[in-house]
Amino acid sequence: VCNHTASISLVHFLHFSENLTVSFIVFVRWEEEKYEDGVKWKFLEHNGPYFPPEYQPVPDSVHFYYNGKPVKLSPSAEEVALFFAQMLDHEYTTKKVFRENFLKDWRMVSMTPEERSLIKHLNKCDFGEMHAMHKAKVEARKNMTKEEKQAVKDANQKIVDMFGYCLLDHHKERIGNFKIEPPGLFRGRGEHPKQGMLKKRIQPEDVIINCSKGSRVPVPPAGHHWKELRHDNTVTWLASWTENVQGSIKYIMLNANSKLKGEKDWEKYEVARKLKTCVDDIRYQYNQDLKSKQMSTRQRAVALYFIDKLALRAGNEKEEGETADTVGCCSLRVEHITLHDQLEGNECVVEFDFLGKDSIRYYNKVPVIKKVFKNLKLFMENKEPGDDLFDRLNTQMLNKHLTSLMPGLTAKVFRTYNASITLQQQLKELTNKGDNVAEMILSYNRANRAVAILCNHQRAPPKTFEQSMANLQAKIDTRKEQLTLAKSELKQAKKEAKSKGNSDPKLLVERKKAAVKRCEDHLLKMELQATDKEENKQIALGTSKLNYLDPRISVAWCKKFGVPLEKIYNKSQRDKFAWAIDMTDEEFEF
DNA sequence: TGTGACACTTAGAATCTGGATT
DNA sequence: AATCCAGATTCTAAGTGTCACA
Repeated sequence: VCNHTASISLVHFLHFSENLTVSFIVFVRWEEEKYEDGVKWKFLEHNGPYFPPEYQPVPDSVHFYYNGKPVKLSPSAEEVALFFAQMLDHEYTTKKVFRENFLKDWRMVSMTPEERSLIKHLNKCDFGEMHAMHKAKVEARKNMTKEEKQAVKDANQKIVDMFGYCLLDHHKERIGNFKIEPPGLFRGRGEHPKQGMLKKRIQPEDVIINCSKGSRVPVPPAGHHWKELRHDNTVTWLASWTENVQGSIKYIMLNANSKLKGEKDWEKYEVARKLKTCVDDIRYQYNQDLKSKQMSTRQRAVALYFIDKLALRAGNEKEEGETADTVGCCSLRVEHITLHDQLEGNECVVEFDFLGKDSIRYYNKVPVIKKVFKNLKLFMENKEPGDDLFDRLNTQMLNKHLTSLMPGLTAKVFRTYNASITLQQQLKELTNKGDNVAEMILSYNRANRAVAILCNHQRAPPKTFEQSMANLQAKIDTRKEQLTLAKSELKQAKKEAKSKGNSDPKLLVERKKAAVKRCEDHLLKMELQATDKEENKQIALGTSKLNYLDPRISVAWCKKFGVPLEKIYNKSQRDKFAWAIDMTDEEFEF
């Protein structure tokens, strides 16, 4: 695939070099498309989303019991019952809200009137056999033969080939989520008021298709039709539907390694880099604003101070009772902070304790400057714990102000900026020139970890953590014994070499020396691994790596210190960051 | 000035996979 | 060949931020 100019150059080249033997490589670049404002593509063709298989009724041998008596459920009630039965091992099914929501939807949405009048209490329901059937199915799948597993894999691959790609401006692109979400029970995070509600099966009649006017229109499953066919090239989605639990819109979109997502990613980091050039002015500004006569300006300044210093999220307001009770900066309430004039040797300490995105707890004790502290005291005067801390501020006002300071600047840019600049600083601080690759990786992970801590990216400690830690320790111990052994063998060999003096034992000494060295290297590597693992127990590095750290920092660092890039980024991460890998040399500065 | 629809990024959990270990 | 486990991938919920409209 060549554009015109490239083709013409190639013809000239061949013409003038006909008497030469030449090898040449043609680099084919994506032809620069000129888009009007807001236009995301010129041509888009795809096969539509993949629909999950229809529900298969359970065999007659599997019973559901109500009040101890077997009850044959109608297909729709049975399908929903199975959703619950499959989750029986999960903590969700013990939660009051989950059970209530489930029972309500099960009865109202899926049961016949007769079933509804019979089945009224969840604790009289016995899903035991359905649960056992599900477990047996999982087990059977695990025990499939190699051939059967291969057959399943091939079938899945066929689905990916058919539905997993689209054609966007003459290039085949991978779609990120090409499957319609299957029905099931809604699993919110934290204390979600809607947990357990039925997520309905999506039909083609619910789905809007977006593609080019002149393209091959995706064919809906037999006997069905789409809700709507649309040709909107100002958006990037290929299909969408409205989900019934929260009423939000779900989209089918491209994979992160696509041009569309890559360019957006690049733009994001460029905005963050631009903030670097004016962050000092902005900090000076909000420091001044802390003394403003306007209450709303002072609140804005304090919020900005938190967002900048602590990398808090903006904190849009949310509809009460529709989602779990979580907050960000602008939506903080009085109950979420405690002020300490003195704490652990520091003055003016703010103690934060609140649930953020995904109901992850943010707990931090932070010394702040006096002006901020005094303002906070003022903001909290005569307020109840449940009142808004920043009652004169919302994210729209904050972002409007930020955009006036720098085009494209919003609250979230501070998170990106602070994350990336932290990585760069930490790498500079932690990397030692002479270190080997394993030590380099540990340094990188530590720098990455500093960012993850800043952004409060947590994870539940893996269930197998203690065990695998012990395993690793055991390995280290064995290796230590080996090392002792190898050392004593080396000593022995040296002794022999001295007493005999001929060349053979000398060779032996060299060999033993190498063995000791190997052992030491291996031991060091494992010990570093153990340190890394321990420090990582409750911290998730992935999120910051994928979303907050300018990949060019990592690429430059790898080049500078001779660390293979694949030690830092796996295959799909390298795909996602291909744009950065292409353009970055070791001198890059964020 | 507030509000809801919309489109997009960010997020941790669940599940899968393939290579190391037994 | 079987098993185990860590890392990779998938899944989809939960945020952010803009815009049109009243």
